[in-house]
Amino acid sequence: MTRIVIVDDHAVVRSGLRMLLNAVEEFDVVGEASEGNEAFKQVEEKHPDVVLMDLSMPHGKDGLSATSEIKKQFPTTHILILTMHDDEEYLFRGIELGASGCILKNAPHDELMKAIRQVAQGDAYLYPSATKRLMEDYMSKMKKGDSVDSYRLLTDREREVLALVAKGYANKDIAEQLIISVKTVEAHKSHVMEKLQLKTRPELVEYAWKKGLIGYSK
Amino acid sequence: MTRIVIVDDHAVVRSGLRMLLNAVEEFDVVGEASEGNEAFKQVEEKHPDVVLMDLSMPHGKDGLSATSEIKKQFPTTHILILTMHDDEEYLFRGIELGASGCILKNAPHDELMKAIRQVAQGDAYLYPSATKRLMEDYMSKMKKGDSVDSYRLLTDREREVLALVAKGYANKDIAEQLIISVKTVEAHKSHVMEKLQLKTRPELVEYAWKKGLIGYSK
DNA sequence: AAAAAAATGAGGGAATGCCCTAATATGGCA
DNA sequence: TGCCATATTAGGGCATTCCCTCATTTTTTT
Repeated sequence: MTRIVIVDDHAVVRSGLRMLLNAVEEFDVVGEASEGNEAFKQVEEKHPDVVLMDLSMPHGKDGLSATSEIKKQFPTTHILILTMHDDEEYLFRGIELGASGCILKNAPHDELMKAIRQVAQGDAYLYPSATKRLMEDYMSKMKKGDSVDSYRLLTDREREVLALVAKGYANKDIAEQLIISVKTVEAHKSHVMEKLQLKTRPELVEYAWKKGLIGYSK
Repeated sequence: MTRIVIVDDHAVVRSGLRMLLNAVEEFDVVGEASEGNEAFKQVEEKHPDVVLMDLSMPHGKDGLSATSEIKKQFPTTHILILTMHDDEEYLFRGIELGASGCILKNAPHDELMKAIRQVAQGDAYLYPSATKRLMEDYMSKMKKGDSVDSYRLLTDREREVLALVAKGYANKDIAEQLIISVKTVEAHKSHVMEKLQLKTRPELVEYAWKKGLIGYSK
């Protein structure tokens, strides 16, 4: 019997998953949470085998932090990330923080079951397109002789600047917020563009959004 | 027996709703669709009483267009919009296009059931906070002596410009895309700012995102 | 310790954005 | 029909911002 806790901010998604999984004998949904703090409490109480974790939760603690804290406190709990889009950036950060895998929310049911079984056994799971990308990326890095662990292409500072750029702030405003000079902001920005091989502002914005760097909660 | 078609791009949400609703005798989920075109086909074939429609569907036809077309062809079909956030802009457009109501995806189950029953009977349904906002807005409009039908604050052109601004395009690029002069773009932009009482670019970006004017699919 | 990468910043020319003004269409309403 | 409000279009001029090249200090990696 695989004991499962579901973490997602949408009640519909939670009950959908609950019913879906409880219909299978081997699965037992023992708890739900709508945000990170609640998620931690649930894990503390229920000691599940697997946590299905959505990353984008506007209210309360976000999924990445929750993942990190749960793994720190309960290293044997396997966390499967639920994601809407197939974005590497988010994915790799999640895996760094200790998640066992990642599956798309719109994956077929049997694929979801398979993923849960896999992570419950302590294996990793990645949805097919991510696996493919991972391999391509790995190979291209190897060819170039780069070190493989440089997935987190951007530095924290660069990510910070990029997020603000994508939100529409002028370089001047970004400089003020980060308490650095405009020139430095410009430098970070151009480094980002160089690294990502992007040439225009809209491309930056799109990248930032797709990778989940933003997140207007409301 | 209320016959229902579910339209949402996430398989998990679809099966969640299906199981949830089929557990109640009076409801019968007769079809599902992951995007607008498929939704129309389902309505054509199944002639449901109610369509649960998600608006944000990255692939295929979007929810607003689908709502409009379904209501045009099958005026007796009641459409209940499923939304993630409580954003007026989207909501009011949906209602203009013929939707009978709108409910948040994370609403409690019994609230969802209630909403479906209500729209199935031909009544309107709005989630409480929207109703509240609607009334406040209505009253403030009345006080100012404005005509009440001025919800669609922005014109199509303005919305178009705003979306591109939020995506990070320079006015020059927007001008090229829309085949108008830079000056015109600037005018639209400043009109938008005036209407929305926004003063900075980041505020514009945030507004555009929250109201769902954007939507990077991927 | 040496080398690479990250973070910070400057100067100057080109590009962009913003404010004020305004012509032409469009649509409802008296 | 004629008028008023709004939408869409656009020019001129000035301030700001952005981008490119180059340079220094700090941190990380080897």
